[in-house]
Formats: sequence, C-alpha cells, structure tokens
Amino acid sequence: MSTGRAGGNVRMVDVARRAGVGTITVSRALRTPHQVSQAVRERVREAIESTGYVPNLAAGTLKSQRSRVVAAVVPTLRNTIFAETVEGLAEGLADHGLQLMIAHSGYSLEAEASILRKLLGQQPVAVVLTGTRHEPAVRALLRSRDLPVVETWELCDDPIDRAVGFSNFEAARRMTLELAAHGRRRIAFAATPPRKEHRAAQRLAGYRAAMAELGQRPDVVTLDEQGLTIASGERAIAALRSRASAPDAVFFVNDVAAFGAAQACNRLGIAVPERLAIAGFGDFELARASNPPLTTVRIPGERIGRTAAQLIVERLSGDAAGGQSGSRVIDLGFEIVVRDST
Amino acid sequence: MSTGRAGGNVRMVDVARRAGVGTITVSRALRTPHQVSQAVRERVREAIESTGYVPNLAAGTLKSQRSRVVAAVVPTLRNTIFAETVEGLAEGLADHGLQLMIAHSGYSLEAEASILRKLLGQQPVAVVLTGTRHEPAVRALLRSRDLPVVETWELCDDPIDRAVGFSNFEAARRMTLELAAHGRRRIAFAATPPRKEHRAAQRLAGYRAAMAELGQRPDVVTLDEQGLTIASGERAIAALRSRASAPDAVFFVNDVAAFGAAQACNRLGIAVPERLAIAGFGDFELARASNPPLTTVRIPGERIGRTAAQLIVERLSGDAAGGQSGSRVIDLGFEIVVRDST
DNA sequence: GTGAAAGCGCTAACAC
DNA sequence: GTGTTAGCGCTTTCAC
Repeated sequence: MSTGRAGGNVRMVDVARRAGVGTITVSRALRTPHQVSQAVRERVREAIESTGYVPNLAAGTLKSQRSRVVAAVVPTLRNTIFAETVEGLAEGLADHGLQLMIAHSGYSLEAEASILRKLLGQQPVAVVLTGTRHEPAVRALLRSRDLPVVETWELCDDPIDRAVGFSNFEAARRMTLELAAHGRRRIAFAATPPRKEHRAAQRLAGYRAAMAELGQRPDVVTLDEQGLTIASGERAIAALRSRASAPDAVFFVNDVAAFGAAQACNRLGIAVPERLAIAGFGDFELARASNPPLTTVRIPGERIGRTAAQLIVERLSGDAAGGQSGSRVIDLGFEIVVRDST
Repeated sequence: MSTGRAGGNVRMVDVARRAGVGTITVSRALRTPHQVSQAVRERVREAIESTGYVPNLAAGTLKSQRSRVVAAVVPTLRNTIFAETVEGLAEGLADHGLQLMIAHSGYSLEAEASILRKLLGQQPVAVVLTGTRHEPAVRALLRSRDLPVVETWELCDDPIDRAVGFSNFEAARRMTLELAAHGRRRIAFAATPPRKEHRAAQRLAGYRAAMAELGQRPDVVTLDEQGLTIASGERAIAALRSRASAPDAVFFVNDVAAFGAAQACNRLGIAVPERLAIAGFGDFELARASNPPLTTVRIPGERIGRTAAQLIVERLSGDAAGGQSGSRVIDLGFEIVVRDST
C-alpha cells in the first residue's frame, strides 16, 4: 500500500519552531484560542499557513480519548428523506466542529451491527442510528460505553440513550381515520414486503389499528420486493383491478409508490379521487407534483437530523454523561396534509 | 465534554493476555490472519468476543501512518444521483475494509476547500472529490501529499491524480443535435443560474456548441435560483409562454425540472411532443414515470462511484505511488435515451 | 499565558 | 509463527 502520509509530514513541532513557541501553545491556539495571547496566536496562525500544516487528528484522538467524529448508520442514502436527515445532522454537527461519518446498512440489522463495530473503532464521540430496532449486541455494545447515542425516525419506550422521531403507527392510524372521515368505506393499505423495515411495519400496524376501530376488515396489498419505486405503485393499481372487491381508497406506505399509483389511474381512466382516493406518506416534492396532488403525511426529515445533532452537542458539552437536559424521547410529530387525491 | 472512552476501555493487551499471546499476535490475527496459526487465531477470536474488544483505530493510524478511511466531498446528498455514486463508492471501498467519510459542500468551492482541510486531518488514505473545479489551494494541498485522489462526474485534461466521469459538454451537445435531427428548429435550453455548478455550465456550453454547429441562435431560459425542483420546471414553461418567439423544443439541464415542465404542459394543454418537445438529463426514475416518458441522457452514477473505489484500491495496493495501471482519466460515457417526449 | 515531560494504544522493525 | 522494543504526534498534567 502507498503511504497516505501523515499531515503532509508537517508536524506540530515544525509549526511551533517556526512560531518560536512550544508545541502545546500551538495546540492551544488551535483548540482553545482564548488561552493564548493575541500576539502568539497570530504568529502561530502565520506559521500554520506558511507550512500548510494540517493537524493529525489520530494523534489527538489517541491521547485525548476523544475524537471529533460522530458515526451514523442509515438504511440507505438513495432515499431523499434519509439524505435530508443526514444533511441536517451533518450541518448541526459541523457548527460545533464535529465531523459525520456515515455508513449505510441496506436495511439489514445484521449489517448495521457489523458496520457499527467498525465505526466504533474510529472512536466516535457519539452514534446516530436509524430506527429503534437493532440486534441485541448493538444495544449491549453501545450501552457498555459512555457514548451519546441517538436513535432516529421512530419513538421508543426504552431507547439506548435518546430517541428523536415521530410515531409511524400514529401517523398511519390518523391518516386511515382521516380517509374514513371523508367517507371512504373500503380503505386498502399498500405495504412493503413484511419484515423489511420496522417503520413501514409500524405504519401497517397503525392502519390495522384504525381499521379495527372502524370495525372494518383490513385490506393489504403488498408492493413489489424491489421497493419503493414509482413503478411499484403502478403495478399495485394493476393488481387491485384484478380483484373481486375493489377498494375506494388506497393508502400507500410511501409517496413514491402513491405517485406511481396516481399515474397509473390517470392512464387507466380511473378517476382520482372520485372512484379511488390515493394517499401517500412522506410529503416529498412528488406529492405536490402529482396529478392530482397527493394527500400525504408530512414528516420532519431534516429536523430529525438537526435535533439529533443538538442532542449530541448538548450531551457532549453538558456535565457528566447522564445530564438529563430533557426527555429521553423527543416526538417531533407529523402532519396530515390533505390535497386533491382524496 | 463527556468522555467517549476508547474501545470500551478493553485494550489489545487485555485480549492478548486472555489469549495467552503477545499483542502483536492479536494485531496480526486481526489484520493479516494468514500469518497466524489456526489454533492461535481461534483463541484470539474467542478472547475478542468475550471481552467485546474493538480496536482503537486512532492508535493504529498514528503508528502506521495509514488509516482505513477514505474522504469524499459531494455537493449534496439530497440529489439521488450523488447518493448513488456515494453508495457505489462506499460499497466498493467496504469490500476492501475501507470506510467512507462523506461531507457535503452545498456546491460551494470555498466550503469544499475548508471541509477538505478538516477531512485531511483524519488522515484519509484517499480522497474523492466531485467535479474537477476546485480552489487552487485544494490542488496544491492534495498534490503535496502522496494520496490517491479521484475527481468524479467530469472529465479533465489535467486531473489532480485520477478522474472518472463522462463529458457533460458532449452529452448536452449530442442531445441538442439529436433534437435537431428529429426536426426541431427552435431548441431552447433550460439552465441553472450561472456559476452555480460547473457540470451544469458544461452542459450549457455543449448546447451552445451544438447550436453553433447548426447555425442557430441559442435560446437559454434560466431556472429559478432555488434549483432543480419539479416546480422550477413548471415555472420555466410559464416563462416560455410569455415570450414572443416560442421554441419547439426545450432541453432541461436536469430530469427533475423537465418532469415539472411536462406536467405543466399537460395542465396547460400544450401537446408534448407535438407542439413542444421536452428533453431532460440524468435518466432518473421520474423520466420514465413522466407522461409522456422523457427523452433524456442516461449517466452512470453508481458506476462512477464503483470505479472510483476500484481506482483507489488499485492505487493503494499497487506498487509505489505512481503505478500507472491505466489512464489517468476514465470516461464512462453516457447514453441518449429517446422516449416519447421528443 | 506558556512550557517540559510523559504516555495514549497500537504496529513497524527486527529478533528468535 | 511469535515476541520485544520503540515510537507515531499529539494532549494531559503539572510546573512556572
């Protein structure tokens, strides 16, 4: 392997020598400038500039037992909604000099566990996970350390440390009741294949709960394995047509599929919302662009990230580990957005 | 700040003691297992398991001057297309035990430079950048080190080290000529606001070149500041209608805006492609889902990432730094996909 | 406000 | 195939 040489081989001593100070002064000028006199600070700044010095964080991390890295695991980056959370998180952290290290698990809990183990080797100061379902080893691993951990996108009675999100169950339940309140009788739910994703499963459960409250039989269509594509929504409509008893509303687990469904209806001459109401989940831009625009559930993707960042910063700067500066679980809520598709 | 204690405080010595070997043997069992006897390897494995040991990479990095981290800077993660590149890259690297550290620049070259400086502190073994336009300081900083650097998404005569991508100029030029070949006379181009993104600027230049070849006057509509949203495409159509001389084709810098344009046409009763042809760029799923489906340029987002990973791995495992195992610039090409919108 | 000495936990180099 | 020794470049601790 080629070298990847440390710090372009300029070391802190080199800067110190050039500035005519000790290394510790350079270190302080960098990390706690207020502890260094104006004049020295300036000399150090110049020395850094002229040498092109970049601190070797590995050394600092090793000595101080504290990196400036936060590790995060998301199912995928391809889904805009996680990307928003990640950007919110990255920005919130960067404001405090923390760097995000992201890995994706492909929705596999096993992958999550093994990735996390690798990430922990980087000595992160905090960990952000997606969801509240993890391998038992993950909880153990994280709890045994004195690390801030934030679980996102779901709520949870017993988080590893903190959780920020909203109730997927409640959101789906409310949307289902909303459809019923608007006079829909046979409300179907278009779900992802079972077990794939806990958040999707919770939405399905919320739908089932609402149907039970309404005294109606649930009617679940399963979307393709392939996942949440526009095409899968189109195929779902095709599947529904070949059924004996047609629903008068379909609630999709995701806006992307709902959009595809609306497109398919347009093509097939199925009047939306007259003959079939369509609802989605996520409030992506697609929902507004759909024809007709989709009724959906708006969820606070970016705010989840920002809030997670804030929790981490608080916990890191707060007094000792357990600083209870708020609840362990933060519910950012959701919003039912009614548009013309229902 | 709370501690974020190293390796859950189990150190390599602890594992070594438990397995009845020296630390170096544990180190080897982890990194080069074939150098350790079967029996010892097994004892070490057990010791690691029972102690819950996680190696402190900071120490290894410090000593070996080589981390297992690759740093990447992308403009944004919100754009699916970069997300694909990032996932391809992450997967390609993970196969070789390398961890990706991503940061986003928000399309700002200054931000890119300052972010990169921070990332370099993490002692990455390689760097991946988006685009080939950077602050001069970035080139200098990277060249002064002996690091594999891959610039992506564009081609370039003089890459910092390696480049993987396709010609945005050529792709746009070819699409424009394609539209002309299909009989379009007044071809407009819907561009992003100037200077924002070099790749978009190159597409505009390709369009202009094609128009010059055709002996026609270019007609450029500028999309909203806000960027590449469906709504911006809709507004572009509105803007075009209020013009004296209407184009008979619009080539959008991006599928998302093109999709919005097609929607707007449907709403306004502008026949696509009869009265107005619409072409996009990117071949996102939206392009296929559009009504009519969009003619567009397909670009190899994920392959760019995979190829970048491969180049990095090659350069790292190859002989000394300069190992010329291929060209410095890899053109993955593009594909004009003709659908019903033109 | 500044410095000197010690050592974080690994791995390279060299024994055996 | 395995162990010993030394030291990576910082930051902590303690002194001034």
